[in-house]
Amino acid sequence: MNSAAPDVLAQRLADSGLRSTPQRELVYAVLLAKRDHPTADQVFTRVKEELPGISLATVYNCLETLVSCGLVKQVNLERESTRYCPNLHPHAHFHDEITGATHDIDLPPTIFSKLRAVLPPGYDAEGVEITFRGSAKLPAPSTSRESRTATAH
Amino acid sequence: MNSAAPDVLAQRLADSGLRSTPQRELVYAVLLAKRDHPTADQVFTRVKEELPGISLATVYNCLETLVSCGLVKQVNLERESTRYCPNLHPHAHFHDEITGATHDIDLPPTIFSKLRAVLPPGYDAEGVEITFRGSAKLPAPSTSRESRTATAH
DNA sequence: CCCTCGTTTGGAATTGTTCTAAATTGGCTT
DNA sequence: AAGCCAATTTAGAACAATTCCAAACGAGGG
Repeated sequence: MNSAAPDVLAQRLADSGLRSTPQRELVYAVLLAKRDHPTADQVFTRVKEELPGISLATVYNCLETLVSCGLVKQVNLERESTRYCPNLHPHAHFHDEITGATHDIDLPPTIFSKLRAVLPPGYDAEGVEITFRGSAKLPAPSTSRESRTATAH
Repeated sequence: MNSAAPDVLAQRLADSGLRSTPQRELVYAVLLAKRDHPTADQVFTRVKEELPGISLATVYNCLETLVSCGLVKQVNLERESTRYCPNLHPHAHFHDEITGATHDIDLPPTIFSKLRAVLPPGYDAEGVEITFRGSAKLPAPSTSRESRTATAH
């Protein structure tokens, strides 16, 4: 489905003078495959299925590498494990406090300029994070055709 | 300066069936005195000056109590220590990535309804958090005493 | 081939926080 | 004032997430 992803990764790594390794590719593939904002430990579990010998330290290393390449973003809600998100489009997060799930919310581009406008003079924002908390009663989480996210590209 | 605060605290505690204690009062006073979003450890340091025998566990307990009373909010930026904020007005946070300081940003009330409007149907948000990241070149940190952290030791 | 350097690895170390069990405190009842 | 009960505090152990470290590995370049 996403045969281009590895190349994107290899390219980005090369740009940063880094090597493409099976571990890095797999970690990235796992993030792209299931965009549920997994923790490092969850990534570890998923990656082990394909590469049983991988170590948790390596997963942390790879995630850090992906973040520094700009391919993945860290998400911190509450004070719990950091979560990882390969969605590079501007978006907000909706944290469902009942299920614990985190959903991406697409945002109209105008919202960012509106938000920047509320900053007093002297404040120069490079980025904005928006996190909703509440509960989502979604019509039907159709596990089949991956309703959310991914689509927008 | 803020002689009403202890009463507010005592009232809130009573409402929750909790007692007012010197430790709780002091922790709350410390948060009100210097609103720089301190970590539990920083609160501990400040509180010890007046109550040297207090333990870190108690500071954590008191902070948790204040949060559950609704007098203080937890703030989590990055994955580092939780920070504590006694500002109950709706506001955003500006995280200065150069100094590490976090400033409160007042928000027009309309922004929240605008934000809720971007949520797809089925999503019911009880709260929204907005965090800016960037750098602030402030004319003069009007907080009078204390330019920032460090100085005291 | 062999050397070098980036990468991976397992385990130890750190950090921030919570848990636990015992000691203390403050009200109430008498 | 004495005693009692429950809330609170305390020190230290336990925990969870993450980082650090030093050794082993592996891929290219000379």
